[in-house]
Amino acid sequence: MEKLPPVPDLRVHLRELLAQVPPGRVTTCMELAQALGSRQAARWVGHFLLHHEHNRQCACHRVVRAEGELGGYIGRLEEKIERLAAEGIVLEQGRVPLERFGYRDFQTRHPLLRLRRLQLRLANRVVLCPPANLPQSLAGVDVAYPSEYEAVASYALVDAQTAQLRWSVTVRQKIVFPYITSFLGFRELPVLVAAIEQARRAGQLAEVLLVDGSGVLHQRHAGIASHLGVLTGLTTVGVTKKLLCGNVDIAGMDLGTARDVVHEGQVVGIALRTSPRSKRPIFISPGHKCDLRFCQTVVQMVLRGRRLPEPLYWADRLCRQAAK
DNA sequence: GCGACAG
DNA sequence: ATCTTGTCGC
Repeated sequence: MEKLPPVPDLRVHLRELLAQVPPGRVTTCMELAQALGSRQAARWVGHFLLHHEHNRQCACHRVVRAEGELGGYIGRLEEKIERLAAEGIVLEQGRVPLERFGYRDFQTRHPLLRLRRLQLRLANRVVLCPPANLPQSLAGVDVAYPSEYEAVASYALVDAQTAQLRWSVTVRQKIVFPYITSFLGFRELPVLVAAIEQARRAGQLAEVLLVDGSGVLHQRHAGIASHLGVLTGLTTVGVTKKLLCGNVDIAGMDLGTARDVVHEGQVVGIALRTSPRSKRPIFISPGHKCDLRFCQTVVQMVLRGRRLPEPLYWADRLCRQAAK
């Protein structure tokens, strides 16, 4: 098992960026996200600014909306206006003129850019050849959140023939890395690896692991299922309920049928209609040491009328229960 | 109207 | 993912 790379504490990085905005200047969530290294982080930046530990020294009143509208504030909005005015910022029709007051010269090491590069290197190590045989055991892994600071991961082992639940384990951990689209692995991998280690110690490691998240169906072909596969050396399959990226026509799909998901000219996954009750398909992609055809076959081996394959249904149920 | 889109 | 109530259908 390979070691997990250390992940940056984005809260610390964001506080440092915020401290760089001088009095009398403003920035936006998107600018801050870009300084962190990814526009995808803008939503988390906004969330952080509305929920962080705020004090009088904090410069979060200097963050406004993209077009200069005032936006929200962790305290009274009146106070935000007062503090900006005290720094000499004059509003024009309720907006801060960004061409005059916008600040962009951040000193930053772009932590998310580094993680993106890490994903690119990881994608080069993904193996997309199918195993020689179909598995006799399959496990599913999923994560739930009892609070903002804790994660619970469940591993559910299932018999490949009967699709019956055979064994499970659930672990709880503190969590630091936020949810940012396309960086899911850096958030959930530590808990997932802990659950898988428990399974290995108990001699209950499955031949194939289904992961609640994408595999190579990812902006950089490095979704959490691929990341987990390369890290552990296990055969992994990515399964999601929503499409992360790429295109596929899901109109009028019949039960049991599949359609290709195409991303930048490549078939990176399939949409599969799995349940008679739901018209919405699930999206399957290879994580590691398998191909698309194998993925579809193993998922179909353990479908029992629900939208999710049994290992993921159980993993989802167990960690959600434990998170209550 | 347009872009984004996993958990 | 989580927060939440009832509601529609098999």
